[in-house]
Amino acid sequence: MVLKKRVDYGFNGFRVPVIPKAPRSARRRVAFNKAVEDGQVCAIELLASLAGQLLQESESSASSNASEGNHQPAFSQGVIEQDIQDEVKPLKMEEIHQGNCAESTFKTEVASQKSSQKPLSHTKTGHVSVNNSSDCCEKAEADVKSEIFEWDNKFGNYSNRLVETREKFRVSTHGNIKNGFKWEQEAGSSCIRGSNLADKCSLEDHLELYVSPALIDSKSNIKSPFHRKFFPSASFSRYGNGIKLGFRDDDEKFLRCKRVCTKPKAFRSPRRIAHRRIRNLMSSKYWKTAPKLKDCELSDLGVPRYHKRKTCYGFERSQHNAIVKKRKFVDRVSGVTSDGGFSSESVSNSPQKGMDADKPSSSAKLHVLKAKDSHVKFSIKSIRIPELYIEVPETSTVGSLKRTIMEAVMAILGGGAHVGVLLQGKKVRDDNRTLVQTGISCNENLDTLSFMLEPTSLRASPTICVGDPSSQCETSQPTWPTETPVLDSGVTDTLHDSPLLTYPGNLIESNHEPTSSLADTTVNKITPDSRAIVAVPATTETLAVVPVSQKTKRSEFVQRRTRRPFSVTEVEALVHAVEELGTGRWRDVKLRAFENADHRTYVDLKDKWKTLVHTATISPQQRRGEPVPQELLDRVLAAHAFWSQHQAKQHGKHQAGPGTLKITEASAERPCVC
DNA sequence: TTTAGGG
DNA sequence: CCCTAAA
Repeated sequence: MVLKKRVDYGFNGFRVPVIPKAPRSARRRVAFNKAVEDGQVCAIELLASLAGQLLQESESSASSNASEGNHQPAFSQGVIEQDIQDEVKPLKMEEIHQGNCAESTFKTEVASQKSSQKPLSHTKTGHVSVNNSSDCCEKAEADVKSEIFEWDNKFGNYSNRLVETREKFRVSTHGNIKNGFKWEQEAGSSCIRGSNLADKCSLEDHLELYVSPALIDSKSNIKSPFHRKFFPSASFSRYGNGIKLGFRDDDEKFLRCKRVCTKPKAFRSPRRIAHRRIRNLMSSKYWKTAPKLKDCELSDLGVPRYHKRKTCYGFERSQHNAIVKKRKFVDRVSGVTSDGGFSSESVSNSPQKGMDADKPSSSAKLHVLKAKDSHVKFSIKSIRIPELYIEVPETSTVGSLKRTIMEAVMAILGGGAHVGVLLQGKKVRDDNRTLVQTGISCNENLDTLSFMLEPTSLRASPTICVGDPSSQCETSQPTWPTETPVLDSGVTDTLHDSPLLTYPGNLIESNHEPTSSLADTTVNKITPDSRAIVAVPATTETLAVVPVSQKTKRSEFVQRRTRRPFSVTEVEALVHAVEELGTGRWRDVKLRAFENADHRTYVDLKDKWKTLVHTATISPQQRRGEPVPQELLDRVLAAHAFWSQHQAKQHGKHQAGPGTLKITEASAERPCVC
């Protein structure tokens, strides 16, 4: 799926997943188990680190070989650097779980180039679908498709030759799949072998990495540098076809380090950030419990979507820390922009049937790092594809839906999209202004800075219609709803041309900011194949084509707040507060009854009261939404009548207000305070 | 910033 | 819910 990108390098595959054995001591074991459960002990992390190390070695080896006039596949340093820093290369997988089926797509593509004459170079992507792997199932078979990219000696380049293989795997569960299962390849030299929770107690007191033999240079001592640099307490030894990475029991500290995200010396890999990302894509938990996706869902694109730092492992924070840690010169990190951009999820003028993927929204989440050197560094965490319309038959498979979305996304990215810049909710239109002039370099503004994708063409065909495989509707270009022309007579300030449409499609432009070389490692490249793209949670709503008037043009991308209807409980609280405070003191009402409801402003309360009064006035048949108890509506009417004739604004009777009212006013209109 | 009202 | 004049 998936933003597949063929890489020019590869490796022979790490074997996943592997989990270190639980420590011996009970206390440590508890901590360990928890870490495992939380997905915080991730073999992938180790793998990635290892990969990073191997890469480094291959780099140096390649360069040294090159200097010897050897015609090596020349992993030019640049290539490797770039690719690795692209963060998504080394490992990735996705899974989808549906009923009794588990599907996994994995991709291993970590470069390693150790052997002299026959450089290894293939990327392996696989698709595993495990059927019938319900809890009670003992065994299941999995088909694996591999795409292998190989080095082509003829052309002196990676041929990108696609080799598809089908391999049989057997998945053995240990009674209950919750306890884990084991992958074993029936045939083939490149095994996938691993174990998970179920095995952790039976594992040796080490972590085993099965690495392709090609990764081990018979002459080169991989063990030593790797050992010292990354895994102080680890030891390497040959193990069958691979190498075995062992950890001593005292590595508990390593586990703990990872948990709190302190700086584990053992993991000060230069590829740290990339590895973090890898883990995001491929947590051990993810692997472990393929059929048991519960904490992490899949978003539309099949990318794991992590819930708010709950069980799903505070990856974001970790990564964040990693970034900050890596860059000592960074003296300030501004906050992450909230959901910038626009996502008018509440607007739904033309309901579409059974839509799954919508919530059209485009925004960028980013970190903006302000560095001493007057450079503004942007680390865009994700950028969403705005307003993607997809329509598929009910009978289409999830897989086809995913492919459809993928196609749409790729069409957008490939077909030319621009990056829009939003500052404080408003488009920054003038491309010629500097960041300073625009205020983007201003710390206060960074919080409100966001990016979004914008369509190149304003032409809009409403949906992507995808039929079943046989009858394909023409895959129309994904489109955005009609957007207000940017070119119309300029009510806008300092609008000379249509700078929004200045940049040609390449989204890399979004990182066009001047940066130091260091920043390059920070910035997520927003390339068409970037895995940073995050699908937006699906809702049942669809954004209709909303014409935007010229007058509102300037704020057309200001996100409307999500509609959050008042619950009966809230209404009750509101009524009660108004009964006591009156109708002219909404701030007080807010403070009294909605102090902790950040999403309810005093204006909201005022508005709600207004609608409540209206609701109470009309007949029950005309009312909509969640019905408000008549009793409450009666109180609304009573309070409204009382306070409107009582002039609530008169100060000086805050506390006495209700009481006074209770006794002195006409009892018929007295709001019921009980 | 809050209030008050129209949209 | 949004927008804004007015206080």
